[in-house]
Amino acid sequence: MKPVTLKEIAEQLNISVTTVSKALKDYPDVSKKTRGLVRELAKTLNYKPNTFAVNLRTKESKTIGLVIPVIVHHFFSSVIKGIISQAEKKGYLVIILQSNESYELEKKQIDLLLSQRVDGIIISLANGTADFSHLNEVISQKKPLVMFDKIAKIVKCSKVIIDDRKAAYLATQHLVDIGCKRIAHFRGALLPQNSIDRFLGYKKALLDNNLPYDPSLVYICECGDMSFEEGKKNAKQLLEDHDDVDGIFINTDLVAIGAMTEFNKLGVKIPEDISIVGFSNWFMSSVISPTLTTIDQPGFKMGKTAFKQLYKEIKAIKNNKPKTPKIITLETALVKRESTKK
Amino acid sequence: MKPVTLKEIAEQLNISVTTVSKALKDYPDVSKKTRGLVRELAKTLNYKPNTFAVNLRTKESKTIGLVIPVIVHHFFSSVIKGIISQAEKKGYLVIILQSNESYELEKKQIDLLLSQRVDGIIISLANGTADFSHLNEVISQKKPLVMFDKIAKIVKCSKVIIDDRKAAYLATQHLVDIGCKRIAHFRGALLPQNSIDRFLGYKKALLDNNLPYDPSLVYICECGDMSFEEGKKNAKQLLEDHDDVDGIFINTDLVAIGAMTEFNKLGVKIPEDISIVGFSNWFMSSVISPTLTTIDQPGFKMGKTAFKQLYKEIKAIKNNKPKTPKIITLETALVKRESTKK
DNA sequence: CTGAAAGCGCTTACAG
DNA sequence: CTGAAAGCGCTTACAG
Repeated sequence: MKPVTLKEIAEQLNISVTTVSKALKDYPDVSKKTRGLVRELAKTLNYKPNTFAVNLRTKESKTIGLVIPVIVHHFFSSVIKGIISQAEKKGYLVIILQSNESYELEKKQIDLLLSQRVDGIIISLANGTADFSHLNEVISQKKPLVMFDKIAKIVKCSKVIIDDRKAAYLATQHLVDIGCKRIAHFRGALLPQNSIDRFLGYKKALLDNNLPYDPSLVYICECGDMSFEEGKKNAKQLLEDHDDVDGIFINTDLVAIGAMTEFNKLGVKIPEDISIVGFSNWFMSSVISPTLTTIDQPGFKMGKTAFKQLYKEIKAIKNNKPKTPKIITLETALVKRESTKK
Repeated sequence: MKPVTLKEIAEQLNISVTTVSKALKDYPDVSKKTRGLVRELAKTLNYKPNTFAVNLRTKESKTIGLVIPVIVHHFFSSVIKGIISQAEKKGYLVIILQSNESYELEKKQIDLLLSQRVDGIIISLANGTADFSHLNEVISQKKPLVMFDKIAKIVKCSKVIIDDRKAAYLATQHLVDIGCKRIAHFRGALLPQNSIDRFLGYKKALLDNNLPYDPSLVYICECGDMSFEEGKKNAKQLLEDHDDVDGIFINTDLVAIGAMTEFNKLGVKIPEDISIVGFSNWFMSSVISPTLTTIDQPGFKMGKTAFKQLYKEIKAIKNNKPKTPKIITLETALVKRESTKK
């Protein structure tokens, strides 16, 4: 059973393809009667325009691409949901690709999306990404590009972020406020801007409170698929290296939960011995025990906002209006829970 | 900067579009020299075939659609990852849509995918879906359709599932084995096959062990976005209704975790007072305390398997070979943890 | 109000 | 080995 085409409708009604097309698209220059007939027949035949042909003509695909480091991840899946829900409202479809924190893969995915001729791309960078030519390629093709969460300052495109530095400062300040004197930090990978910013916020909070900054208290996690294990490993290492740490600010909730699990196993009491603050407010953090103090990062809203911005730029380009990159910063909040209750 | 076309390459080399097309596609009837020239120029111009045009000609989109009830969900996001990873290997892109457990939305999403002319569709049904005309529409268009997890027995298409009945039986038997005498069940919504099967497995295990089946011990959860809250609510209700329950088999981990949270709050000890078995083995279940005994459901593998089956059918249709619906049942396992330690 | 015609960028059967 | 031509199914500027 072949799909119905405009031609078939035209033949059955003995009118031209042109008129059928116009009737279905509510052009004003079609008689009411004709329009009625066309629409009725289209309905009974269950006509659906061939998107390939439409796209070829209009040079629009009504499809956008999304590249993210990992999918099985509370924050990122929330973002996906936000993007899809907003895209749906505007009649856009979303193709999702995973970079797996690899620069090579990310580059390949961008390439794929470009050759697929999506109308725009939303991306959160892989940890390994230090070269941005693939992104500049997108921009030079005049395709809207929006980054979120893991961004590159240097790339000239719109960004949806949080103030990582401020949030990390807040988290660390909270540890100081409850009396911690030796505060460690489990940071993210070296390249991503957000893990740099969180580290800087941590450091500044220490200095502002006249606490010495000690590099040996900073541990690194790649925060990929192995987050939980990295948290455990770092926690163990920390105990071997230091016996006076009383607080830790951790880059991601999942790593924090790994650390808590290890501390639990080793008999370190939270928050009595060590207080912990995570980052992202994964759902899990509210149900483990002790519940985890963390920074709430609005994933769903971030997704929605990213799509809205992308949509604006798609429209702007279509109307030949200039588009200037916009940096949108969403609010975060410290969620106090048991892991820092003193 | 407009994208490069075959025509431009042809003009620059003073040959025909036909030859360029053939050269790029490794047709044997092009001279080595010409092929070399074409490939080189295509590379320097960064030529990328216009997929719209290619699709229009070949009637293939190399794109598949995926409809799932919810995205922010450990099991489903694992499935997504499985599908995407496998699709990538075969050069397919995945468009993801969410049904939000609503039949109306699901129908609309299927419609969208059909008019997008995807090469095939993978779906896990919404709880509300009792009418299957939208799915039969897919089948009657000779589009491959693969269901997973939440399936409808009545629809004639391939399915990737687990043996829910057996798994539920195993879970309940485990509760019996550790000495539970009054075992409640928090089941899923009424329509989905998997929640029916899990219920039947629970019931059969009771009867096989000479324990009476008491309908007042069965509570319902819709298992949508509110799973956690439903778990809490049901747990509370259960305590009000009964004072002799010593075990619960719960349809989904997230609901189980809600129940555990409520029991915790109300001073009911797990597993001393009530033992609990969940379903799905969400990551979370291994880190909460007590850790949750559950049924491991292989999401990633399910996704991979579903795509593989879909791909086979896409190929079969392309080659005009008959395709017979296949039911693939994946293995599950009981993961014993603290919530049933006696 | 209606329609003939051009064209989007490709693929492929066919002729030479 | 090369290329002219038809055609995939639409949209739209233009003529009447």
